[in-house]
Amino acid sequence: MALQNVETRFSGEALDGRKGRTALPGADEVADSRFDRRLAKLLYHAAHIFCEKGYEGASMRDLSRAAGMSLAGLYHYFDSKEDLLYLIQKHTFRTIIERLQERLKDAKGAEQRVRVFIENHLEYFLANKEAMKVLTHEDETLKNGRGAEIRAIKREYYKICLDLLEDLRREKGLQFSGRLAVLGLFGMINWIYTWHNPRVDLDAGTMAEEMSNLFLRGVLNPGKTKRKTVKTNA
Amino acid sequence: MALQNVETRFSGEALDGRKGRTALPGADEVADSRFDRRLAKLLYHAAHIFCEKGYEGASMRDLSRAAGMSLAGLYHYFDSKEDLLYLIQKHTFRTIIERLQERLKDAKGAEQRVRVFIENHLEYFLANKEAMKVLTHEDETLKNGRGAEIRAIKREYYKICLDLLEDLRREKGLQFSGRLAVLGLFGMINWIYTWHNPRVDLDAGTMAEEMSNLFLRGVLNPGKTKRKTVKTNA
DNA sequence: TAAAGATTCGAACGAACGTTCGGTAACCTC
DNA sequence: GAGGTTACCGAACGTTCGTTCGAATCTTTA
Repeated sequence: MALQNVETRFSGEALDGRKGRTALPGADEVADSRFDRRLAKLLYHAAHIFCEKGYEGASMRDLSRAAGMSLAGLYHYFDSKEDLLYLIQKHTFRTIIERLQERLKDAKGAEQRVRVFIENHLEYFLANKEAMKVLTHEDETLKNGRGAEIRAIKREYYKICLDLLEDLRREKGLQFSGRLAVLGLFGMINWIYTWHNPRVDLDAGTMAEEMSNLFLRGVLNPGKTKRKTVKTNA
Repeated sequence: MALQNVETRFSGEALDGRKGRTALPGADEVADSRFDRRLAKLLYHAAHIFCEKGYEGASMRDLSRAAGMSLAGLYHYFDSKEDLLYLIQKHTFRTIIERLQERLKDAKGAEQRVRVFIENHLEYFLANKEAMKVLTHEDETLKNGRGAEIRAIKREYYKICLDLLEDLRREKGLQFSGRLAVLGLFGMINWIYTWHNPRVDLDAGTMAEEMSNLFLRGVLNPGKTKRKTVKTNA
């Protein structure tokens, strides 16, 4: 059941330095060892289970069942349940940032670059719904070191978006709060996992275009709709 | 520790028919019985704990500790942990809808009515962050009957917003997808619990105004920014 | 003030949890 | 094909979980 593309999802840098393995295999060595491939499949199944039941609600026995491996056998591939969540989040975040930077290389103009950001996010989001839900829904679950590391990557991603929007503001001579714009945009595009239905809703590309239009018009146009708000007693 | 305003938060219809109690107390009877007030405090503490640790991650022993009541004593007030979540979600949703309908009574014009919707949502959201996070973060946790009931209220709230936006579309002669607009808006205003910091961010009223401007400009303005999206290989 | 009901508690239940341990089987290298 | 490493498993550990039960205490009513 769609396991053949797993290796392309969970592979590479997320698996470095695991369980005392050599972090940098020699050039002649196969990049994805047997160990890496098996771990990737486990991460894939774990993402699905965490997505469905939540991190706390999911049990290692659920994963053992889904992966067709004994409970004890799982611990050959990672240290703990918490480590499992960490690996999923780190790999997912790193991959989406990596792809974004690749795409931004040949995007000209501040507006177009914001569009690329939204399109990249939505495309990856809808193609990897489970992992992305785990990334966003469980973003306060990890504590201490692992949590700090994920939060640092999150800030990095936030910063990229903020810079793009401030470039846009500068280029067009606009006035808006960068923080509010970024977080409003993140809300729009991260909330999707709560409602998106592939049988009803548009595909990623079209949805990215629609959301980009909605957001960019809101940011680009002058505030002529501004009005005094209704005050009520507390 | 701020317990004196709890009664106004968790009271009224959420407590009807609990544990065989009379659903409709006589007019001469005090509306909030001793039982109701104690339950309201428990719901208040439970909301805080569910907010902090998540529904699955929180234990009844946590609640017992926070409420200063024995573990067994809790079960005098509700049937189960699941029931607890149900009561919190139902009361929170019902209250926000109730307040909205009150405010919409004297709001004229489609645009103003949308602004009232956003302002009501954000004001209640930021004043009751914990309960609102429990409402949005745990929206797939309840199953079967209780889950279906909450989902029905959610659809009701969604429908109110959709109608407001379609009124706006009609009044201004615009073209946009109502579904995408509603869900984009919900994303913006529900995502707030993940980042809002009262020491850094604006107050509810100002934030509602800013978000209303961002959203309404996006919806109201013609799609002159539309552009072909960049296609990439799969 | 005695009976009746509402409220609270300590103690325990069985089930499920994440993790570990010792051992067995498969695999790779020489 | 022997020896060492990798992969995997059954069984169990200690802990925590939600919930229950019978008794004790408080509150209200007659």
